[in-house]
Amino acid sequence: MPELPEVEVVRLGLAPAITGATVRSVEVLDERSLRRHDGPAEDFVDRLLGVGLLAPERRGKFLWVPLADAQSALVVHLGMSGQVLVRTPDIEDARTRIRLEVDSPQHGLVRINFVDQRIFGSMALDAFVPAADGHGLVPSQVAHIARDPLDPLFDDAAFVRRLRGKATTIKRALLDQTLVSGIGNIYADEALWRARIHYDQPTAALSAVRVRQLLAEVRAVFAHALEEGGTSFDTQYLNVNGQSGYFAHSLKAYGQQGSPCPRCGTPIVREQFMNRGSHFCPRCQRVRVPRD
DNA sequence: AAGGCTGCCTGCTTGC
DNA sequence: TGCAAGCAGGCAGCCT
Repeated sequence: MPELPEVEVVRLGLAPAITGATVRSVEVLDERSLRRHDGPAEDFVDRLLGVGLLAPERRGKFLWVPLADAQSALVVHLGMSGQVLVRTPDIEDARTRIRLEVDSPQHGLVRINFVDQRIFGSMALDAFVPAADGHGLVPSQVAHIARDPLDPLFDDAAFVRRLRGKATTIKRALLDQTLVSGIGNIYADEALWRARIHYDQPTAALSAVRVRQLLAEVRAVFAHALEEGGTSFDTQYLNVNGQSGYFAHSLKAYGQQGSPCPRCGTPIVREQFMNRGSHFCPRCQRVRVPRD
């Protein structure tokens, strides 16, 4: 499932192909992929045709390509199974929902196939609005999304303060994209395993030091996953060249139920939580409630 | 404020 | 064997 590292791999692959390019054709093959576009497919097509594209940006799991007027952007969310494939104009991909062809200064005519098996992802044209913290502009659909831990303007101290002030539990908080963005089910479980924190640990009972350790583990697992090209299960996630990432081989907790914890050998347990699986080591990761 | 729940989706796996 | 249910889960929106 695409989370921050996977979306960043896509952004990095997309940048050289489309930065400075001009849109030559747009085909909407499945209008359901425009669920988040405010207007009909014709509007999406008309507003993109002939337009110049700037360098792609990302916040959390949201990716966007600013249009040359700098007033609006093509916003891409991969959802559960979205792929952005950069192809030569003769290449077809199964389950392509939207296809763009752009004239690239570096690569000539390039075909962009937006493929999405389950159609939880989307493309949309969206106007820029000021970011919530006053620094820069983001598409309006992204305005409520917090900065991610790889963002230079991510405010560690504010995050620690907000997290500890909430009446909630830690995994719920990690998945809350308005608190910190980019973390999904896989990297939440991995970061919690690395930090030895149970998913249902109340945030108010975590010390500031522990929260900072957890944040460091989130960054570490993101960095490691980025180096490996992201996490791929079968072909659910691919980079812009259609290749799998290798981080699935490095997972310590997610999907490892029944296998020994790499730290202590206790079998990893999987429990239902928030309508998803939570994977953890019952020995290394225990709920700790402070005595009062 | 917090959190439970639904709808949006397809394809693979499991169970009868 | 064949079909149906279960499962995977990010996000918006609704409700309590």
